[in-house]
Amino acid sequence: MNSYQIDEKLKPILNQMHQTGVKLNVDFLNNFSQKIGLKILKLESEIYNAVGHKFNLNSPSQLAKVLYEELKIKPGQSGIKRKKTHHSTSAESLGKIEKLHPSIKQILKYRELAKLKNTYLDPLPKLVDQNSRLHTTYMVDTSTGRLSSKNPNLQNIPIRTDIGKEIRKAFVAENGYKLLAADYSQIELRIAAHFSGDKTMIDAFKEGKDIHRTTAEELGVDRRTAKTVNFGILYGVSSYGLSESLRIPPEDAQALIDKYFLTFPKLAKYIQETIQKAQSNGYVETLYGRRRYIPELQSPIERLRKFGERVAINTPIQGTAAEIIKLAMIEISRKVFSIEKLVSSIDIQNTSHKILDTDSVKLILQIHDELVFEVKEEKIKEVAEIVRDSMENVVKLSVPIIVDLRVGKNWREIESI
DNA sequence: GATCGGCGCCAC
DNA sequence: AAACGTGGCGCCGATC
Ligand SMILES: Nc1nc2c(ncn2[C@H]2C[C@H](O)[C@@H](COP(=O)(O)OP(=O)(O)OP(=O)(O)O)O2)c(=O)[nH]1
Ligand SMILES: [Mn+2]
Ligand SMILES: [Mn+2]
Repeated sequence: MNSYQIDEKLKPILNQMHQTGVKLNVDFLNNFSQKIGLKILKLESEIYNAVGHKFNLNSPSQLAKVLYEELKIKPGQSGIKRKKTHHSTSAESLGKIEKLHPSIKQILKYRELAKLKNTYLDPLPKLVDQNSRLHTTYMVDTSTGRLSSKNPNLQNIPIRTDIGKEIRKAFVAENGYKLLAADYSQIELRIAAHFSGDKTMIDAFKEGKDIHRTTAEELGVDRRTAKTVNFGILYGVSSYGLSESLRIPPEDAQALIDKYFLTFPKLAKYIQETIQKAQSNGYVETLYGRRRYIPELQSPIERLRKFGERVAINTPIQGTAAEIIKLAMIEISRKVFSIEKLVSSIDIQNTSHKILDTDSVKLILQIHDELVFEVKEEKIKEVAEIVRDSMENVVKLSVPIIVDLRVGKNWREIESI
């Protein structure tokens, strides 16, 4: 099986997922939107009061004028980047000047709430069908082989903040069903361990270690930030970039990068070898032979060449992760289908708890390394077993592949099993 | 009214 | 001058 054949077998499954859709609690989202809407109005008027006049808060250009001209906040002094048109008003930049004016904290809060309302709370209810189900379209056309999801994108539903995460409560199972969510553990780190053969990292995974957690504890940050560190370093983050995301001096960031590659020495070697091979071939390859050509490697412009090198490292790993989950989707659908066929051929009443069929288990979402199923409550145990076994064993690497399974009535309140 | 680049931000 | 990678989408301001 090569990457092309994988995608061909996947297509009918993606079509089925599109047709099935996911059930949305529309009333919940509408209520939530009203509440957030009131908070937004309040913040707006407080901000206009604080700066002395109204303006369009959604316009970065107008906001930059207010902050950096009227309020005379010195962007250069605070290390705020100049964009093409004006100085940046990104959350990262505003964070640096938060203490210089009382309105800035409120602007950040406004941005957070407006984002949730305009991107999720208001658009999603408008897109449901008569059965309150939402039908995203999955595409297979990204440069690494990952899927993408659009109209609406259901691969970027908030999870980081408590308030954002509430939105996941709106993704619910039908009556008599539960959601089963299965997410690969540290997936791209495992693939990096496999490709590089780094003994330290391989042993860590064989011992069941959680490298994201270890990084989090060492740095005193949350686990999501630790992912940014671990993947950032693996994929070529600069000391400057790392210093920005951790809010530490570049020297300290460089020390972290050095330590990372001292801890995992063969990772550094693998990176160099992969870049060299990409330069001589002109392309890189995933585990199942998907190729990505990287013309940037030949560019006379250093910035582009460096970008090409990072692409050369990232693509085989991210692309292989995509292939693994695609194979799992194919395998799971094959198993459910063959059990269903077996059952109908021997004409058993479909009541035994041992029996599965396409009405008992529906694959409804794919979020890069996570699958979400809607499963008849009485079949959760059997389905969970098949899902775990398929996802963990459909591909064999030199490290174990582990899946984290959770069950619940909605996508927010799911408990590990 | 549609389209586009820029900015910004959500997720993995 | 840049400064982990992969996406989709909302809003603004310019343009047609
Ligand atoms: N380059 C890069 N890749 C990322 C980033 N965040 C996530 N990914 C990729 C690599 C991850 O292995 C993969 C799946 O994301 P997850 O959020 O599930 O994290 P991961 O599986 O590593 O850890 P987990 O044990 O599931 O919490 O997506 C990031 O910030 N940068
Ligand atoms: Mn994961
Ligand atoms: Mn995940």
